[in-house]
Amino acid sequence: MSPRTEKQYEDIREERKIQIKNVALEIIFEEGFQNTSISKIAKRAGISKGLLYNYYKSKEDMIYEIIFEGMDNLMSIFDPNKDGILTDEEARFFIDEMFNMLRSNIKYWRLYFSVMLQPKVMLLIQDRFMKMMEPFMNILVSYFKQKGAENPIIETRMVVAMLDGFAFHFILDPKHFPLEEIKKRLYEFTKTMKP
Amino acid sequence: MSPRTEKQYEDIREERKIQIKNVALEIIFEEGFQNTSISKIAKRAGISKGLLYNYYKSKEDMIYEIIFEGMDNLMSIFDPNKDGILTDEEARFFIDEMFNMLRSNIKYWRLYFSVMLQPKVMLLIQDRFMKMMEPFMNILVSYFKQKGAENPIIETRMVVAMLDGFAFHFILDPKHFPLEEIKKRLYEFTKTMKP
Amino acid sequence: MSPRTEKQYEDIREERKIQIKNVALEIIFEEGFQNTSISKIAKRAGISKGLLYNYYKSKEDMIYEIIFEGMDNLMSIFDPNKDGILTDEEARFFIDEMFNMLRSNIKYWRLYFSVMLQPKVMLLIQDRFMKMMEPFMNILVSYFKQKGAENPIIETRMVVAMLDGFAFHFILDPKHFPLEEIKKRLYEFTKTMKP
Amino acid sequence: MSPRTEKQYEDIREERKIQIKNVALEIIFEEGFQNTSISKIAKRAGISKGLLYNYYKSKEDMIYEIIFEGMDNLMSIFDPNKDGILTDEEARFFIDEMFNMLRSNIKYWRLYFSVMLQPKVMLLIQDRFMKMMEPFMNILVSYFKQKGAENPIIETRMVVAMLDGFAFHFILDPKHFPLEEIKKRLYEFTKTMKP
DNA sequence: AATGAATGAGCCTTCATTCAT
DNA sequence: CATGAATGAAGGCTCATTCAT
Repeated sequence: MSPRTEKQYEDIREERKIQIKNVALEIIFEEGFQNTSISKIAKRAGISKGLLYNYYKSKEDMIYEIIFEGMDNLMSIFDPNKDGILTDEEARFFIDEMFNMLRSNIKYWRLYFSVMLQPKVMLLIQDRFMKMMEPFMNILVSYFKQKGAENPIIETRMVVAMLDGFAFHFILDPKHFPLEEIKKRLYEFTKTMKP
Repeated sequence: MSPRTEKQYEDIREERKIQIKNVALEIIFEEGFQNTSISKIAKRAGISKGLLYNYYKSKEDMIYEIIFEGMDNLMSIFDPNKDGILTDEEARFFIDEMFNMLRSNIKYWRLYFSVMLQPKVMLLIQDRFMKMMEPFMNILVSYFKQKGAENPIIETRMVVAMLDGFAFHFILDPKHFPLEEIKKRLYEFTKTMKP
Repeated sequence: MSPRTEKQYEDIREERKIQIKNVALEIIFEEGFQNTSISKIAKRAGISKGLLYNYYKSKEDMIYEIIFEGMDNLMSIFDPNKDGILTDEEARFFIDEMFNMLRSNIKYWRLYFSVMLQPKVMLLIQDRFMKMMEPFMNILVSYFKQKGAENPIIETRMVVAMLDGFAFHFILDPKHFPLEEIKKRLYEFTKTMKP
Repeated sequence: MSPRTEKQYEDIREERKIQIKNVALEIIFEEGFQNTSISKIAKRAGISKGLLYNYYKSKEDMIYEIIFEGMDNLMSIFDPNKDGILTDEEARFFIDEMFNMLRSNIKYWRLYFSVMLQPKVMLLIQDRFMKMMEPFMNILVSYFKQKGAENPIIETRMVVAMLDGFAFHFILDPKHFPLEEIKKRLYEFTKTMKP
């Protein structure tokens, strides 16, 4: 019953923010980015609109935080050794994890794509986004180089495009997406990348 | 003194509709689907908001027309023989054309992706969209079957995902996209699809 | 095939106007005064909006013409002898005719009431309206005076209010209105007005 | 510094709603239902258009609330004993009160008539309206039956039509309406309803 | 830390009216 | 006489954001 310590306040604050983010993702998923209002988020989160602005200084701010947090999560599963080298096994692990993430975070990915398609938002995000992606890309390039690919950069592009494409298809219609078959098919790239 | 002939009215309408569609795509490209308002379109097209509703009965209506017209265009370049069979040569032709379309219709593609991400819109579009895609998909399935692919449906999915992925990357940053290299890399699929 | 005479043009004009008025009444009845637009009227009448303005200089103008024409019709059935005196028989005839009119002109009456409830319109109509009603009222006053009513003016007011009330109820729900019974009940006033 | 209590918020809301309703009625009275816009209401009430939607979820919603509240008020003065029987004295009391209401609520009555004439609105209101009117009508029917009327239902219809007619005339021109004389004349019905 | 009333700019849409043809 | 494209003002409504409490 003693007054809360600063740490406790911080924890409460952090929990609230997470809760708000989850609610936001849920509504964006259900109704689309365009139809998601601050009011709805606040109402479903069980707090007042005013309080929401206590946690995020604007709607944009909130969206950005959600986006970057999601990216951080994605990155964290990649290259678990942090040694900058990707073994075939790690690649397969990555494919698995990638789809796990897709499956458990459909809501996030829908938002991710929506936001990417807003040019002005993109400008703001791009820098940070690129910095995040760089090590990811570099590792893939190395991986394909080591596999003897003729043009490792193009190969990387292809893989990333494919992954984004799958993600896109998956979020549009998760029920009919042949997850397992696609995964198996992708494994082959870890064996036979070099034609 | 006599009223315009029916033909004249038709011409005026046709021209205006094209003009409006172009302006709409331009703004959607520049500012994102979400930030594109009827006001902006009318202002940039140099017409009154009211007139816009003389041509499209709602904003949704306008978007649909643009979307489906774009799809028709895309479909029309595919399988030029209309024989339902895709030769390797036709496949390469398709890849070329596909990227030509991407390059000359970036604006359209941004809209395409944006619209796909709107849950409510999707419901309305999905049916018609699926019907349009079906023959396209079937041809690809046949193509991969004939090439001896183990699972032609998955193979088709992969190609389509990849193409969507490329399209997505391309519209996000057309300047840095290695169009020619990617194209060349894709040609290889027409030779060695069977692993 | 010779060019039309001025008279012929006038006739065509008059016919057109009547047709337009009928269409207007129909739509106002179906959709309410508020939701009746010039466009709808023109379309259903099979003419262009522009032409409509050739016949009526404004929407208001058209409404007024419809209203006053309807009033003229009503007045014309009243006191057929034009002798300023109302016999009991004439009174019964009037009651009959009144309801016939209601029945065959529901559309008109709905408009009549709607217009009456627009204060600004009322101001414009009131003068002409009152002049039209005056002889009608005077005859009723005489009628009740002759019948020995204590306060013939009040009696007249009552009758007119009742008639308006019936008209109102009738246009709201013509199917369930007990026309015949009400008529019979009203006949009694021509016998026993004096309590 | 602490937020307002729930009671305080409730009070603010209640006051605002009343204020909005009054302003709405005033403008509808002055300009007619058709010419009354949300903008005008908000401007005259000295609030923003947006705030109005904080209190009523649509213009229709607002109108309904005003209409039904008015009806409740009207009903509440009728048959004060709530015993379902109307004595002559109560009938006279009702006549008095009815005209008091007319006088003090002209604005409401204009709205009432206007709304009744809107076909689409009527459909929505009709059910609730009829349910409200039923006991009122039943009591009148009993009253006339007990008075020995030949056809109590028709008699009730007549009275109601007359009252509506008076109301209609009164709101059109309250200054010249002979309220007292009409009232006196109506009292006679409570004595001599049986012809 | 917390509330929700209040704002104001902007949204999509409608419509009486004008006008070149 | 006749057309319908075009306008512009207004309509109902939404929403991110602010602020007194």
